[in-house]
Amino acid sequence: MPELPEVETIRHDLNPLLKNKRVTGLRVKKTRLLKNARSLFSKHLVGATIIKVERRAKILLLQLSSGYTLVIHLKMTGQLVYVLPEKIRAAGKPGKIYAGGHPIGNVNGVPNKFTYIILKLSDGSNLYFNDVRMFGYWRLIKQSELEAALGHLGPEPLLKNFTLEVFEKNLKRRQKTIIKAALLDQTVVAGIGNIYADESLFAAGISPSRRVSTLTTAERKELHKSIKKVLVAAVAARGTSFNSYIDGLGRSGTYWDKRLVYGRKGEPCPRCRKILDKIIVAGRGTTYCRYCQK
DNA sequence: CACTTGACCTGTCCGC
DNA sequence: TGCGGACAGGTCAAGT
Repeated sequence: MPELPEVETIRHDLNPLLKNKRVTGLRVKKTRLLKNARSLFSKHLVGATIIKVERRAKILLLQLSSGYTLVIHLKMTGQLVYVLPEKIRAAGKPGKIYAGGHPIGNVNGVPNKFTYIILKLSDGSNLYFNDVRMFGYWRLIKQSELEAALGHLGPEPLLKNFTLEVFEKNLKRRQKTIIKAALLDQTVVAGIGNIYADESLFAAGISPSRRVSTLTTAERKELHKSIKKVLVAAVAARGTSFNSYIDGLGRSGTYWDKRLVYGRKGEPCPRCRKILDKIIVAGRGTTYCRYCQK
């Protein structure tokens, strides 16, 4: 479930490691993860140099010298792990690593049985794409077509253009829907997923099942502030490791220990000490405090 | 048109 | 110990 903070951590780590390196080889074990013809990857990815690694919403963008951009979505369980040449030979058997008491997958010793794509780089290093559930994808898009391809996405919540005015304008389009669904809608604000939707709503003291139309001006303002606050803290903690998220070097994030409500059903609310509930909102598991989220 | 549900997948956990 | 079923939740297509 990599969301904005997790993908941003991967981007931050991978950019200096991949920058200016040439792709010398590509191994694909599950062709279905490629959203273009295999031949297009042979033509425009292999042999190209990676200019830089960027991020938009939850999507990684590897800008290539071939005039294409490699678009990678990790979806639920995708992992991108970079391994130095000297470590490739030394890689041991797969082993489980844990975060917050939860197993987060086999990562020591890539490639493992879930490694479906391997990118070989000019310095002998490898980039492994693992994805247990195979929801993730790689896609090549011409740079001239990239803007249009990503055009539907809403504002980046950590950039200056995510103003209160923009947030309110985008919420206006979704007056009838439930606020949690609006936060998960990537056209309203880009990069929020289930964890940070719950955390932001808790921080703002707003019930996840409220209709957007019922939010007061003060509540919209508080939510706008809370989204930024939660995401900034999560990026600083290098993301949340739950389920299968790991960063570009196979490490866990530490936001798991800092989260206030997500995954804490049955625990006391950090604010009022009453027990946190878990319900289904907009089809997603949602943890919240029914007493202090109004 | 706006919103909700189902499908895509597989590993893990829980109850019987 | 085994097994069926619920659950995880990003996104898009299909359904209401």
